[in-house]
Amino acid sequence: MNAGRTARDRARAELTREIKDAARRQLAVEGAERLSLRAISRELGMVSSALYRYFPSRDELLTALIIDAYDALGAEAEAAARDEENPREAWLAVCHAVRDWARKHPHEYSLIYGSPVAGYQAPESTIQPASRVAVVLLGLLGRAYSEGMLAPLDEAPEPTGLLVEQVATLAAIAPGVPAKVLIRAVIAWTQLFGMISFELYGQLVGTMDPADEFFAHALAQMADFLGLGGRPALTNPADPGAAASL
Amino acid sequence: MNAGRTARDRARAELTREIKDAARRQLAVEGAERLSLRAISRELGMVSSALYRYFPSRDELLTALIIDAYDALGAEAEAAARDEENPREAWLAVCHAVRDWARKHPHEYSLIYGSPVAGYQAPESTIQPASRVAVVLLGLLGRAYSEGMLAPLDEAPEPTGLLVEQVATLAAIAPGVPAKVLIRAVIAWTQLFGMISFELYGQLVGTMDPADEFFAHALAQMADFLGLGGRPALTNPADPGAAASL
DNA sequence: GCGTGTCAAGAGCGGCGCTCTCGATTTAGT
DNA sequence: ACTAAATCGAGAGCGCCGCTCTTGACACGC
Repeated sequence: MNAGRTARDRARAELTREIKDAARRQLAVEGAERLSLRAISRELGMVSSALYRYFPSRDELLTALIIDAYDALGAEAEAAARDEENPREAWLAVCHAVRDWARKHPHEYSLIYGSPVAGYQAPESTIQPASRVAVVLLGLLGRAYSEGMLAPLDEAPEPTGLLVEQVATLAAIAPGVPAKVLIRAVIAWTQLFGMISFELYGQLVGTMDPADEFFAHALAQMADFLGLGGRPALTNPADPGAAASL
Repeated sequence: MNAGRTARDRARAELTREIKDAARRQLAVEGAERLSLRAISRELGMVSSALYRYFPSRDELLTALIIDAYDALGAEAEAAARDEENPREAWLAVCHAVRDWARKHPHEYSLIYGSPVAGYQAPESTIQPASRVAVVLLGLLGRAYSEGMLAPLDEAPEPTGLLVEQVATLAAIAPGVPAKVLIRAVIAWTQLFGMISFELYGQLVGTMDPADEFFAHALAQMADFLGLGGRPALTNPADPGAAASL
């Protein structure tokens, strides 16, 4: 990378950033598929062909924007998780942070959670930033478990078949958390983003829009569904007395 | 409309249908934003400007495709609901039908449940077909209630504030169903489409993909969550003995 | 100081949505 | 049956778009 080593390098880094900024500005107004390299170059006072020195194609620029969006959302989620002590409150705060970010940046949200852009194939470099929100949520469950704040969920069914192995990959991120809870976490995760997408895309108009109260109500119910009661689970068969060990 | 009154009317109706068919074919291959009027006109062996005699703009053609997609999905859902006696089985069958249709027609699914197309503003004519799936699901709950197949959900919180009025609009479609259940129905509804979108858009890759087992497991848990146990609810305080009244 | 690599600029390719005009044909009213 | 109006496909053309290639100027490292 040799960041800023020569004048040329510095100019290049700055122009790259300016292109992305202009692209983000245009994205916020017009949406991803209206994003035009020619319009960006006009805004920057350069000729369109010069852009290709910095991004070899429109898709590459989109990829950069996608990664930035994932990172921005991930940072919001991580900050929200840090700001709350109680695991239930932290879970709710993260979900609210995701919704707030989505409402504030609808086109960037669509870019990463909406239908994929036309011929665009997401490269591998997007996988890791894409997982940040999920990692935060799973981490919260791990924290709740170690603090004895996870209710046992006796009535929930155990996963079977292929689900057993799939859940095992999640257990690596949230050690100790029972499989039943992890399954329900994925259910809550899909519910969260389904709810946000429906709100953003107008599917709730006429019923639950404005959705603030419904959103809060749904989050509370899904937290209960997860066993995140917010109070120490008096009987945690997996780790009795864990709450006292910290 | 004067359908088929003159030779010109008949030719016009047929060409309109052929244009939509070609558009749907192109949509299935390329996706909505790659849909090109010029490509359609090439496929039909006509000049691009002639298309504008049938659809005044690309957006109008998209609207027609959107309405057709909503109707196709709605028909699948209604058929699935008809084919099952037991309310729980019917609910599960409708959800599976939605997922199957989405997997079979991913671009049409994206057209109606994905991020909105660029400058496209959905006209009012899409609202009614858009509600068909939701109406089917709510209708099933009404049926389950009148048959005494809805568990009371004592532990679920009652809606408060604005939610009370919002739920009331749903109660008009599913008469008698308690507000608690209707709220949970919206939660299950958003979960369903969130799950399908995540599967289609690759968010489950690396964890729950392939998603068949997770999907079935999640549906079963959400049905329980709704109080759709599949067996008569022995104590239905709202309508005791309703199961015997039919 | 001089070759080398990098840069912005310009022209140009094919494709796009869309508009307008122009004859040909069909329809509808008398 | 004749004519005026409506509708039709075809064609040319407008301003966009992503992207490529070439050219000449500039800054860099030796």
